[in-house]
Amino acid sequence: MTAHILVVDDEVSIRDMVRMALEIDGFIVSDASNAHQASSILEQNNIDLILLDWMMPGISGIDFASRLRREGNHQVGIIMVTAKDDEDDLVRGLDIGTDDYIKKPFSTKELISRTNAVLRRLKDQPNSNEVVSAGVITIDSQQHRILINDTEVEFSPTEFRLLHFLLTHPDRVFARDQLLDNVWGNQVYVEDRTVDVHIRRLRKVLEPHKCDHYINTVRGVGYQFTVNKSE
Amino acid sequence: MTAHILVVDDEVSIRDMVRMALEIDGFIVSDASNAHQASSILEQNNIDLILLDWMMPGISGIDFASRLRREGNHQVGIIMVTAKDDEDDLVRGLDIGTDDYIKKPFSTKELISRTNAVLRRLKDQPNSNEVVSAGVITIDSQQHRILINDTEVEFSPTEFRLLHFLLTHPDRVFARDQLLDNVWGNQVYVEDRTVDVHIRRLRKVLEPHKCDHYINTVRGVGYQFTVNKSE
DNA sequence: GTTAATTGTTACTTTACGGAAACAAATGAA
DNA sequence: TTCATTTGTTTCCGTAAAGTAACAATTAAC
Repeated sequence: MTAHILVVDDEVSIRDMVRMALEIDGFIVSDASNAHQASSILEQNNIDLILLDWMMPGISGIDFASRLRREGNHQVGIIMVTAKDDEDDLVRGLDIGTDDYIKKPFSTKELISRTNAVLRRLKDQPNSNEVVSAGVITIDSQQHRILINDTEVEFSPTEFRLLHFLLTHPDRVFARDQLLDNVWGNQVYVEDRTVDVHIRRLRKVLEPHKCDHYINTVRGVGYQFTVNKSE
Repeated sequence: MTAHILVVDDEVSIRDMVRMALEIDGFIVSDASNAHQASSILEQNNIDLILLDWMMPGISGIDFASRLRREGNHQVGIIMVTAKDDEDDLVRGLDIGTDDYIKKPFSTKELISRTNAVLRRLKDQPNSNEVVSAGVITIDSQQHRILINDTEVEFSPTEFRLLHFLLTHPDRVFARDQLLDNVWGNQVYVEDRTVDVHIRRLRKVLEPHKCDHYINTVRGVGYQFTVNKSE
């Protein structure tokens, strides 16, 4: 859930300022002073969004962005950061497939707002209004509702995410740390045993509706969601 | 009802100029530099009217407009903005179902005038019957009146827009920043918590009429409007 | 120009969710 | 059996998130 943002700017003061603003808002931030560094960070990390300065010595931001898109990288978000008087080039920048631009000087509030807006747009594309179901359970994530036998059942946020993940990945066994990565987010440090507790809570909610048996314990490995248990 | 207008143009200077003119006149404005961005904004917002540049790199305005209409989107208004005074192309533009066109260069007065004209025309159409209701609440946006149990109730402008948006998108959970995009407009930088305050104010007004329970809090996600809460 | 209304922000309070400890139960190996 | 390991379960409590009210800054109204 917490997005990883790469800040690319040749000016160290800008990098630091942007980094600080983003980190205060809970983002994970990496930075690079040139396109070359940026490339290597991109390869080694799962970057969600690049804040890319347009004016840089060597490979310019605009060239870097267009190269990324040409190479087929369309999943990463790109926000161009530009000085006032680059308007003409701005147009070029947006044409090559960047997601937004910010004009210097900008407020941290604008920075955060645009960053969130782009991230949201990127994230919402595929799986937003999905309705999934397995057995007697139906999950409407858009309405944030779970129906069991056509009756609405309440779940806490984590229970909701956990059940949603398991249900959308049926018959597969997940180790506790895999579940932590996928349901809690891979940057959160939590004890393995916490998964047990939440599995317990999930079962407790499912119990009155006679479908807690969908959740199987695979001893020594982890947990599994199956509709037809073949024990 | 405050109309939400999407400005699509590859030139940032045009976008900014048009945005400013529209915002001064009280419209909520979103913008996009290309057809792709425009699509994603359309999906996630309740856009009333698109100001669409004719000549754009990639998918041209005319292609975009005809695609929208082909896909069955007839409720959104489309005004084509063009530098060419090529009559043939204009005719084509109008044939595919756009509502009006403006030739560059244009005055802000002409822009506002045509925008309002198209919005008025759309409003008068039976398909956009601007009276919506849910439960005991009825909103007549043309008269800017809200009736609860056939009694008129006063709301502040923001409360009005917020309630209208929620009521016209029932059962769906919106994150705070989604509400900011849709009710405040995506270029306004306000704090997330501000949404809480306005939700509170909305509930306060609804309370004496026993329908504040229509507004649900979905912890960790956002807010939701439902007529029949099943708790 | 004065007043009132509206709106965004901040600060404080309240709530309830989630993490971990602690213990019980179950499972498997010797 | 006994022991060791894994999992189930309960309870406590810190804290993140939502509720709330008061304040300041705009804006509209008179």
